[in-house]
Amino acid sequence: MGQAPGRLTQRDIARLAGVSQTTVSLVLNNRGDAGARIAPETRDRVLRVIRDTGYAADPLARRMLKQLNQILGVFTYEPVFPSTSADFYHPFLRGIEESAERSGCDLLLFTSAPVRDGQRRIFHENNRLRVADGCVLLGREIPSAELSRLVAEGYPFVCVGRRDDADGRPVPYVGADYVNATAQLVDRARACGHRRFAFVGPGTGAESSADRLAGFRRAVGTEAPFLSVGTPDPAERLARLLEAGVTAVFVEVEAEAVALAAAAASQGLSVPRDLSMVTLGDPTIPVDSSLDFTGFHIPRPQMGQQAVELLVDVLHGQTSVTQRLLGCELTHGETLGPPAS
Amino acid sequence: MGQAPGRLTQRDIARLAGVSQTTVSLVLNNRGDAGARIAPETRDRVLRVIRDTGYAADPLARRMLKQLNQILGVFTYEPVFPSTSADFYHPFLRGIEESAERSGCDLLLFTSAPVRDGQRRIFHENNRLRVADGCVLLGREIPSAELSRLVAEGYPFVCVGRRDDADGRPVPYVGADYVNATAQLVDRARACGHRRFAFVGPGTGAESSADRLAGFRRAVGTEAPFLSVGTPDPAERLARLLEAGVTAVFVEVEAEAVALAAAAASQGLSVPRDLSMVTLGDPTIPVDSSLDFTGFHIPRPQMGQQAVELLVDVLHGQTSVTQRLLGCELTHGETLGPPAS
DNA sequence: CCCCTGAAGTAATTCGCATTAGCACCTTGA
DNA sequence: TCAAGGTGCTAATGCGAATTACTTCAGGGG
Repeated sequence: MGQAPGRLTQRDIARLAGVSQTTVSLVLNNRGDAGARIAPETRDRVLRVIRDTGYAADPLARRMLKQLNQILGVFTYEPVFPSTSADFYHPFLRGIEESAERSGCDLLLFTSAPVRDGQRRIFHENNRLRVADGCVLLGREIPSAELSRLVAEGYPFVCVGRRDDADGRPVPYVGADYVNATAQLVDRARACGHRRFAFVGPGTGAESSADRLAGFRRAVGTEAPFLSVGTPDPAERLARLLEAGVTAVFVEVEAEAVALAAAAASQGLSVPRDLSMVTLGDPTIPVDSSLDFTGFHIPRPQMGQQAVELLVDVLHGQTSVTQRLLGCELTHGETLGPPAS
Repeated sequence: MGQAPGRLTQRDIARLAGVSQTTVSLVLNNRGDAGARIAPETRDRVLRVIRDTGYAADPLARRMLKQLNQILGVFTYEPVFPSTSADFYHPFLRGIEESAERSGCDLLLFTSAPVRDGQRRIFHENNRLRVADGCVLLGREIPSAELSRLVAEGYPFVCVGRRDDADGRPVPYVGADYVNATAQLVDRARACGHRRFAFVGPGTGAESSADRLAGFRRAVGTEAPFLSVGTPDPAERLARLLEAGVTAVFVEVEAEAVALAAAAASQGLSVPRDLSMVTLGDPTIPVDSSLDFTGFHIPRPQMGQQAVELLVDVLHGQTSVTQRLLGCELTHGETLGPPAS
């Protein structure tokens, strides 16, 4: 199936034109210069038959010889189209699609990877990774065991988002520079007059979380309060912050920033007058808040785009640099201002 | 030179397992029954190597021999991820992805199709349709020339959305029954007491437009006013409707319904008291309106889902019925009420 | 002892195309 | 007259996997 019964081949054309298959191929590829030449007369006869029959070369057969299939895999740890994951994946995918289009590649979504515990796994019984020439990996957190195996197998891939080394070997990625972005925001807060800062968020686990905390630590020193999400109650969290004399709080997840701001408001405190707040990246979960948070912008489409570019380069053996960090643009919101005192 | 780094072949597997390439192929395809059998011991050894190396057959080579690859193509006439086309494509794709996951297929997005005049083309120099086992086609309007060619070539495909025959041969599709949905809405309006109806929209071009008008005509008879989009000014359109004594207007595109309602409001007319309005399908362009329109709901995810199911059936030769129409659920909005008089 | 059968596996071929090597037929020039 | 060189074309090969048509070996029956 798939194959039309009467599909034409170069042999058919050759027979019709009274030449060999080789000649047809040569005519088609205009290889007059390279060694073999074709008499104009013959060439015209062949072209004529080709035109009359509407023959077109089978792209598969062509590709077979070139050894690259122009298929790039895209692996996501969840289905991409449901609206629950849409806000997270789509900006990346937009860049990926655009870049694939530019380099003439098709994208293979690994929907065949079975979902287990709400997550897909790259490596499973009968994994089909190698169907693609290489693969772009997408996900907030990627199990390091899977990365190790990919690296060990020498499979060409690029992660979207910075990744720690796997077994001491570098993992190819295109990431965003959360360390610097966060540090810059701290500097800006300091320039505003703030002296006591706090970080709210996991700060560990995914590289993206660790990097934010690292940037924060680098800029403020190590003694600043660090509150993990362990304290789920925004009111209590707020109380602890104020108790510690914090005037500027850096929140990893926008949803938590919103909750904290709400808690502040309910106590008659105003942002940023009584407490400055900074979020560390665009929301991945849609959040409606009237507040325009100060923070930074993650260049998601660019990350996707460059991930594909990097992968293509790797596939062509055209690069040795396999890690790229993109800068984040700071956003001037309304939640950072001079401290009250 | 172009060799994908580390791409394994059956020869590699064979060498590692100490067998011939034939044996590897036989093991992979479970052809123990057909003539050649493999000792369990050998089979395990081969499977072991395959699992250890993560080998997967080259889809192109397999397709050359007319085999299936568990790869379903998805062709869209525009990129799918930009937010401009998101609202239109995503609901379909959600169903497609889900269904593909269930049947263990991967999805190949044909991003390699070059965009020309803001639209992709299926058939172009080097089209790679045949990389996939079959293909789901997505788009409001699909050039009939492309459909004809697909049918003529015997390529397995399924359209999302009803399509007219191509050169007298049926085009496989999973569509929505706009004819009935529209007709039912007319009936409901009649039950409310309305007697003079109008249809606003192109009513021609894409099958989806034609079907809506057809349903409208069937239910009201042929003499009802039909206003094409030729008159772009909502106020003028409104005037003509009222002049014709129309009390219930059926609008194909929600955005135009909104404009019309706004025009009515600005003249002090209220919907539905002075004019009832019905929209014919969920908005494809995001529209913000406080009105909850009466109309119907297009089962987009189900369409995508069933399109994949149908395609899989076709690929396995398990069906002869290649056209399905799904019903649309009517929505009880607030824009249809009894006429004023 | 030889033929037959079944089991287990392999060599050879195929798909459609690009490429390489080489063949047969001219001209030349000496 | 013959090697040298050019011209115009074709046979053969390979890409990776599936399939067909063998081969090889062991055991059993006559």
